[in-house]
Amino acid sequence: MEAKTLNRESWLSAAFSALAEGGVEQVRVELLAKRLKVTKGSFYWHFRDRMELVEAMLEGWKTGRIEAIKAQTRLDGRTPAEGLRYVLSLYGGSSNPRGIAIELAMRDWARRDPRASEIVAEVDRERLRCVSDLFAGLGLDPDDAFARAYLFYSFIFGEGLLARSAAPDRFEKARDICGKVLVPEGIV
Amino acid sequence: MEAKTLNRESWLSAAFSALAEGGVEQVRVELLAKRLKVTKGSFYWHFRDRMELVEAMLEGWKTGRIEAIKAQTRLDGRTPAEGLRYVLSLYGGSSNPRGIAIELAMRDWARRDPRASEIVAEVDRERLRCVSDLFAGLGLDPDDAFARAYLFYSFIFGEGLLARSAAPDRFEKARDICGKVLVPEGIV
DNA sequence: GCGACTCGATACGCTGCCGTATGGTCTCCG
DNA sequence: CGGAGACCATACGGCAGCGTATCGAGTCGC
Repeated sequence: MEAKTLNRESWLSAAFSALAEGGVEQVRVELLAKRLKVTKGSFYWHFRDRMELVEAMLEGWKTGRIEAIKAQTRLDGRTPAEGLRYVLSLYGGSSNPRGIAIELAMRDWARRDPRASEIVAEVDRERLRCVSDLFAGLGLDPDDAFARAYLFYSFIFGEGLLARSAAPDRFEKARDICGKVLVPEGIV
Repeated sequence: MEAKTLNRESWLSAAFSALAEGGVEQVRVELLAKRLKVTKGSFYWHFRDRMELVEAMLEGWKTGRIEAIKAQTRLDGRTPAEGLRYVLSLYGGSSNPRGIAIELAMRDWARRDPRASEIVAEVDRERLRCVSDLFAGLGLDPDDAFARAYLFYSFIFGEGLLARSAAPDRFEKARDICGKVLVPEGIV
């Protein structure tokens, strides 16, 4: 399992872990090197400089996310409502904490870096388009569908920002109720 | 207007600006000093070290936020629905970008710092309690009211995370529709 | 007008990080 | 076996940030 020699992917993986745990500021080559138990001599073999790693992260994240969202919203026999609930479950609660952490770190990064902002915008366009289509499949007109998608994703990301320790015991039930509000049973 | 001598508040204000623009990582004493056009000799007169500044930021933010949310949800003649729409307007769109930036930076900070996490949790408890009460005033039972408050704040914070440049022209209308979904006209 | 106090400047050492230069150790291939 | 190339270690210079120490310039009470 442990390859004896590192490659770009090893560094990228470590970089995303660092990103998830501490934000962009924490993806530093010497820290990653320590994490990978090598020296930065290795890093500068695989990458020209830190900037190149960061660019690779952005590109990799973009393509990966767009690919993922397309797969997740492709309803193979599911109804649109089931599809929406499925997507919601992917991010909801404590499933996939690493994914959520990366998502949030990415967005915090985008708030101050135009390059990251552009990448996140591209991903968001795709996201909103895909779940807009699902809501449209529920019978909503385009504007309402888009608004629902907007609400949907705002909730998903915002949920990761609300302090879970504020009232841990009540959150599960709240999430269930939110699910019903977000993807309604009976639509006008 | 310009006091000739700085005090703790001057440094705190600069620190919050730096926090809003670049996250906790950017509140560094030498950068703040440059911003305030003094040297760090001044800083270490007013604060023991960087940690003390950071602690003061957390405490100040907590009390300020709790005070604000109480004032904002105190409906003086307003109906609960109007109160909710008012709170929503305070964070919605492009009003008060600095406040939103601080809010988001604070939460990103909380994701990796237990101290900040605790502060944010306290504020969130108060927030959820206050707007839960407003929703309860709409006729919802406690669980539904809490869930609505949870959705309400998740949306508010999450909105700041969604890339506005993803589809700038459609967002205003979407926000309006979201408002109607979040604080419904007719409640069961 | 003279200490005491407030506030800030200057200068220093230390650490962590980036990037470079150079050398060493494998492996593969002929 | 021997050379080439892939991969990593070591060592260095440079910069930015933290914290300390020391000194200077105002200000206030008496």
